Amino acid sequence: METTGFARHDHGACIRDGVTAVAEHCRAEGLQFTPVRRRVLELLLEGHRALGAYDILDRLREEGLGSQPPVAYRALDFLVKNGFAHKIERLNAFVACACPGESHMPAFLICRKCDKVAEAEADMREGKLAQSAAEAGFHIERAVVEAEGLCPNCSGAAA
Amino acid sequence: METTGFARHDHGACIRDGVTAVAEHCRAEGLQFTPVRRRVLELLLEGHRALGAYDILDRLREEGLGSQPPVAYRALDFLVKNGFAHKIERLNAFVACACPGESHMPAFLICRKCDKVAEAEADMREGKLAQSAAEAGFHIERAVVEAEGLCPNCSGAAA
DNA sequence: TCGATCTTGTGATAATGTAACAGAGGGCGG
DNA sequence: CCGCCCTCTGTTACATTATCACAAGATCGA
Repeated sequence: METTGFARHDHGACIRDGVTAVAEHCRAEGLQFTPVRRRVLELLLEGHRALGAYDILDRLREEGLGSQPPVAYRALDFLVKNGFAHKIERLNAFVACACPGESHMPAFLICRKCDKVAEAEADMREGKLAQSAAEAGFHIERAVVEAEGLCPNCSGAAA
Repeated sequence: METTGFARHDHGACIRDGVTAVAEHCRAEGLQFTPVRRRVLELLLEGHRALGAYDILDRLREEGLGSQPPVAYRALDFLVKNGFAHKIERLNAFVACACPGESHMPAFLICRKCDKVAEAEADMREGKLAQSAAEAGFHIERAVVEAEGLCPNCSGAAA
């Protein structure tokens, strides 16, 4: 389980490591880690927060890296398709993946106060839901699991 | 667990009962079950499928019940807020609730072939995810759980 | 009946996401 | 080196999903 993101940590390293890991993965798999894609990943890593495609586009625009929606969406598609980022359906927004490259069924803990997002592992192919799905004859392939609530910092600070 | 919707059943009764249950609930709670709201609920009950807001709006328009987006969205908001319907985030679409009025943490099984949706119960406040959330100090209030795969009918018929 | 409140009608617009096509650049066989 | 193919980028236009604001109608209790 990867519930860092709420805990205090060396965030500079967090970004550097994230980018490095993805860069290596791309090299290993023959994927092109272009400037736009790198920059989008950095933006996503910046806050352990979900960013909307248009937030990202604004940043890219400021930096002269592209100005039209497809630029942002293509970079995001690339990152999502290759498991370097995830889409949070509930927010129509995106976060960097906590363990890039590993294929997994991610679950997310979203703080409704500070908007931080932590990633956890929740393989829905086991557990109670999977069991009743199996009983009904339903075969689960993918799952969106997004829990909303209060993170430790916010739940301490105020109700 | 309520995984009907995939199983064969008396669907006429299914709609009637759904509407009746909601009507009674509204009477009991002093909520107005207006024609638009009733019709939207019927449309949602019609197919155990998720319908987009604009699909619904089209039907309402044909029937002279309203022609602008807010009409559909307001009816849907009413149904969702009172637990008579749910939004499927992954599809930007809506389904009727399988057990109207009961407060619960619904999970959904979405068939990627026939688009049918079944509702199941998956209280995320227990189970492995809840446990690691608790360890991280995160308090889960609500959860979106949407599993995608093949329903029994489609998985039998073809891959 | 009056007023408070909830509901609906409507036009406008915001936010999110895609399609389609032209051009830039790089690798690679000729 | 040239031309071809492929991927990535730039840009216009558009599609889909969702909300705001305000006026008018319906409902209900005092």
